[in-house]
This record gives sequence, C-alpha cells and structure tokens, in this order.
Amino acid sequence: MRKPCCDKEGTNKGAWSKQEDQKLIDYIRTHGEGCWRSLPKAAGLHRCGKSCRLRWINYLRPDIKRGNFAQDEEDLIIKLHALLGNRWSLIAGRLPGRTDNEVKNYWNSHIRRKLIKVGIDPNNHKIHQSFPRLHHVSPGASSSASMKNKEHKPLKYAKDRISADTDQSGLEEDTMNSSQLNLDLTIAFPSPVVEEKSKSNSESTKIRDHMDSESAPILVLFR
DNA sequence: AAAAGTCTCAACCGCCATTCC
DNA sequence: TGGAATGGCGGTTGAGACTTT
Repeated sequence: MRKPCCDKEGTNKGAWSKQEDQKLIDYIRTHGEGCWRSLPKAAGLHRCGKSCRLRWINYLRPDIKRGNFAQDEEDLIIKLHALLGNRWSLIAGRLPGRTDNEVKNYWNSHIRRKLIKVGIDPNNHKIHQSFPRLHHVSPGASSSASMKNKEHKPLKYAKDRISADTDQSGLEEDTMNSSQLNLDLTIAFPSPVVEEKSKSNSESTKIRDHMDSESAPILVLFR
C-alpha cells in the first residue's frame, strides 16, 4: 500500500496566503528549486511538497506571463492541441511564460467553446457535420489522446461572449506574428543512441508514430 | 436589489514514470 | 532486480466572481 504524498494532518490546504507565498519565494530564491518533499519543512510551510511545487510553477515563478492570451497564442494552442491532444505540458512548453494549468484552463473555458460554436469538434478538430462550415481550420487533424475528453456542460450563459469572441477569433486567418513565441513546431526526437537507451520512453515513440501515420496533422495544419 | 444560474481558475487528487537505494 | 520514494502530469473540484432574470 502506497503512502500518501504527505502527512495529511497538520498541513494547510486551499488558497495560499500572502505570507505562505512569501516564504516559498524567499526559500526558492535562496536555495533554488530542489527536493519538493523536504522543502515545506525547510521553508517553514505547513504544506505538502506537491502543493508547494504547484504553487511555484503555476503562480509564483518570476517568468510567468499572466493575463489574457494573445490571438497568436490561442492559434498556437489550437494547432498544438490538434497535433498533441491533451498534452498540456507539451503545449505549454511552446508558449513562453504560460503554464500547463493555465493552458488547460483556457482551453476548457474558452477555446473549446469557440470551436464548438464555429462547428468544430474540439476533441478531434473535425468539422461537426450539423454545424455551418468555417473556412480555414483544418479538420484533418485528429488526436487519440484528446478523445478521452468528456463533453463539457452545455453553454447558455456565455452566448453573447462567444459571438463577441468568434467575431474576432482569428480562426480564419493566420495571425502568427509574435516574435516571442516559439513557432517552430518541429518535434525533436532523441538521437538514435539516446533513443536506444531509453526504449521505455514511450512519449517520443508515440508522437513519431502519430507523425508517421497517413493523416499526420502537421501536413494539414501547415500548408 | 436579490436570487439563481453559470463561468473561471487556483488548487487538489490520483495515477504513472522515473529515480534512488 | 525490485520496491519505495519522488516528481510530473492530466482530470476534476469548488469557492468566488460575474451575468441574467
């Protein structure tokens, strides 16, 4: 039987206070990111290590970019999702200053809805037959990983917001113009030597298989 | 003005992969 | 070599904010 990741008793949960944030920041500034397990005790925090790690990565890190997503970021998320599915950490890795959690939240609360609104199934990026056709976004890309998604709640409340959003969604145009974004979507695989050593690493294999497949979405997405 | 409905996002949970011993 | 410890990830939840009625 596996032990819980931390002692549930005596640890704080829920929202972080300013004091806790400051302790974590101070500790990491002094000692750097290290063993998350032992960090809380060393930093004087009554939190589990996982919680500290999450707070730091998703909120306190100095290089985090907060605020609304730019249109080019949104376009990139859509394209990467078509390619990679719900691999939020990989997608976030292509968006400087964005975290996987942020990307995931933004996808679930904004982009999914937009795609549905314009008649695209967000799970597989294919045109939904009963919806009016949108122009450019390619239906050709599919992702097995994304198929695991459950359907979200139906939307009523945000109907006005949707139309406002989609009016300027940019889905019909390529607006990739930010010099800050890493728009090189080439996926680097390990060198043969390294790969040989890490056969258990299925990630690169999976992606390569996907790319090798007949319907490799990159061909469709990047005409 | 207030209640009800809905959305957003920070945080948690549990699983899996990797590392350590 | 195998089990325990740890890190990392994706899915889910819930409190608070916001909008509608």
